[in-house]
Parts: sequence; C-alpha cells; structure tokens
Amino acid sequence: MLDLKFVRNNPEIVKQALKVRGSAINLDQFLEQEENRRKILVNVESLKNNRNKVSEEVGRRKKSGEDAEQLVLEMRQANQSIKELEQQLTEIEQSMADFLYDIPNIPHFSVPVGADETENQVVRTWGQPLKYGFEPKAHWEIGEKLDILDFARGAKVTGARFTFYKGLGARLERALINFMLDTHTSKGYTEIFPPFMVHRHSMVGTGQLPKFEEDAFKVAGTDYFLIPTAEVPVTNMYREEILEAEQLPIYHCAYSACFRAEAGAAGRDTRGLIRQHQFNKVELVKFVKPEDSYAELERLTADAEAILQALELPYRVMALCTGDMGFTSAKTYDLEVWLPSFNTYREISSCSNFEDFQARRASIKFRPAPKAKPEFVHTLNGSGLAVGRTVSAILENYQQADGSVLIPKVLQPYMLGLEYIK
RNA sequence: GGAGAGAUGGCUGAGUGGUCGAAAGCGCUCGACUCGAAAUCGAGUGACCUGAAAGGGUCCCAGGGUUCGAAUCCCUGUCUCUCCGCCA
Repeated sequence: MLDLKFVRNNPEIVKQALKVRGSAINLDQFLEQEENRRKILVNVESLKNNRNKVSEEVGRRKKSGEDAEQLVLEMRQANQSIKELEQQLTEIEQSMADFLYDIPNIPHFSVPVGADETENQVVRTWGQPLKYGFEPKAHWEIGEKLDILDFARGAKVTGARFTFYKGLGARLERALINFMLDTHTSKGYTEIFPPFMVHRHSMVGTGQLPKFEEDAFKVAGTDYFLIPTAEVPVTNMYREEILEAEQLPIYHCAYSACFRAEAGAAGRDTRGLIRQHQFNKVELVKFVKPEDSYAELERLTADAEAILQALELPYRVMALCTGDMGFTSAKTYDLEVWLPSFNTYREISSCSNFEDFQARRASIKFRPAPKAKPEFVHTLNGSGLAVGRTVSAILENYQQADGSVLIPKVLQPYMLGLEYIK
C-alpha cells in the first residue's frame, strides 16, 4: 500500500509508475475523493469539538444544579448532522481504502522498464549447462523410473498437481530442506517454523489480498487461508508492532509447505514438479532500516544464490522489468535454474524488496532513535529455495546415462552418505 | 466441546457515566548530586488523522448500540487464563 499523503502530493510519480507497470488504474477519481474526504473531515471535527465543549458545560451545570435542558436539545440536533457526515466519511474512506489496496508498489528507479517477461534483464550467469552424451530426460521420467516420484497416485488420492515422494525421493526433499535451513541459519538467519494457515488480515498485510483471492486456498467454514508462502506468516509476525532500532535488521528463514490455487495457469506445466498446488519452500525474510534495504536485497539474493552454487546447479539472475514484477515489489531479482529437458532456465527463487509497501499494510514500524517518531521498516524476502523445483533441477542436471542420479556432494551427508540414487 | 474469569499506556495495575489519554509504581530519557557509579531528588516519557502553525479530532481488545457526554452501561465477535471432557 502506498502512503495516502505521498499519493496526494505526488500524483505524477504514481501515474508514471502505474503506466510502466501496464496498470489501467485511474488516479484522478481517487484524488477527488481525497479532496472531498478532507473537507468533510474538517467539518465533522469542528462539530465534534463543539459537542465536546457543550457536553462539558452540561456536566458543569448539572453538578451545580443549573438547568441544561436547552443545551441537551441542541446537541441532540447536532448529533444528527454528525451522524450523517460520518456516514458519508465512512463510505468515502472505504472506497478509498479499496482503491489504495489495489495500487501496486512504485518500481525502484533501477528497475528496467518493460512490458513483460521478454524484457527482463540478465544480470549474471553462474555455471555452464552440462553437455550430455545422451538425450537428457525430464525429471518426471527420471523420478518415476527410479520409483521416487509418484504423480499418478498423487492425482488418484488428491488430484492434479499433487505428488507423492517416495523412498530416496522423500529423503531428497527432506535433505534439501535441512541443507537450506542449516546454510541460512549459519549465516545469521533465525529459523522460524510458522503456522501454515493465516487469517485474512495477514493475507492483506503482505499483499495477497484483497486483489488476488482466487489464487489462494481458503479453508471452508473458517476465515483461514492456506499460506502460499512462508512470507505471509513470517512477515506478519511483527504486524502492528513498533520495533526498537537495535532489533534491526531481523533475518528469518522458514521452511513451510506452500499452497497455491494456480488459477489462470490451467494447462501450463502440467507434468512434473514445476507447478504444484502444494510444494515446499525455504523462505528468507528480512526486516531492515529503509536506508539499508537495497544493499540488503543484494545480500539476500546472494544468500539464495549460495544454495544453487553449493548444489552446483547452473543458474542466472534476472532483474524483472516493470511489467513483469509482482504487485507488491519495488524491485525483484529472479533466480532461474538450468533445466536440461526444458533446454532453458526456469524460476527457482524470487528475491524482492518491498520497501515500506507491506510494512504500511501490516503496520510494522521501528523507532529510529529513542523518543523519535516511529517509521515503517522495509521488508524483503526471497525463496532460498523452492524445494520441489530444486529436486527437479537436481534430477535433471545430475542424471546419468544409466538412469541413475548423482547426489550433489553437499547433500550426501544428508542422504545416508549415498553417492547415487538408483 | 461444557463451565467460569478476564482483556486499560513499554510492563504491573487503579479507575464502574462527566474536566480521564487515563492514578500509582516499575522501566526508559534528560538534569541535579558524585571523582565516577549506586542510592536519592527534579523534569519528561503512547499512537493515528487533520492543519503552514496554533490548535482540533480519534483511540482504554474489535465492531455495533444507549446517552448531551462512555475506559465505565447494553449487544455481538476475537483472544487469554482456570477447571472438566476429548485428543497428537
């Protein structure tokens, strides 16, 4: 959410931001409402001021036995006007809030301007795709052949986009989660194990709601949502809090299952682990001072990259362009891992600086100095990494001619010391 | 799931219709005293909105209601605690 005052004072900046994002939102109507709101507010407040004074006078007179009937009658009248104006105010504020919640974040000046993912920019590449002396298989073929992934039974038991991991497959998933958490905690991230369901306010806080409700799974008969990412519970841990400056920066990492309805993705990535309704992810979340957030974004991205490097998986870093960036983000780097069967790079992590966009929605503040006025923190997060996609990448990149899969060195201690899955 | 109790400022906790954004204590900040510290004494110490400012408005879990006036009365919800039941 943008700051109302900022929008009011900088309409041109906001309009430009909407334009480069390809948003059709019209700001002018909103600005008129804001004018109107303030007029009514001033009016209501002066009426209330009067009421407060008169009420005091009534109290005084009653105490001293004087007659106050006339004043009481006057106030009864005045209350009618107050009620009507407040009614108007509530309506305008509701409408403005709805609007404000739907305005995307303003892209950082360093974000490349572009219409869609074809205009994202390659920032750097790491590693070389291997040359195979055979036709590389897709991870779902490898996984089924090794009897470590069972897509058919996942579909039978639950439905499309649900999968059973089995034997060393299940072990590999768990090994990756542990390896990632161990790596991140050794670098100063505090491990969090969050709730996998959150209420509506938390979803609004991080920006999944109200605009994208069709992407989420809602638990019937409750107001709970299955989390689409640990970002939601972990960022909301500090909602409606004022942190002390010395508490910052806060670095958290969290494993969670993630649940996504994938509305609008029908027919895309229907095979394999790439696009599931439920998948595992280790998430990195940071709460930092505003002046540090862009340096922190670089470091967070590097921390996510470190996992890919340790696993020796070729990847590249993309700076998302204005048209492809998420609603809440001011700047995003995607990490894309090489997938031989796709003969291309696919997203495996997304690292973003939200500046104060989420902090404002969730009201997460800090006090820059003792007694100073609280300010919003900046929040960041990134996948470190999406586990299912990492399994896909390992199966494909480490596949051998005989159908077995070499286990990356750093994972072998987590995999009973085995060298191969066969 | 059943029964009961409760929710007030950073914390403890008073306040049951009027000048209460809210006593007192603790904590914290600043000052005095001190070579320095402790102790002591003094002053200060919430958030949000509006306004150029002065000022004004709102907030005592949340949302409604009663009233000229609500932290205080009424209704609904949420959460916490205790006991019982059930369960991993």
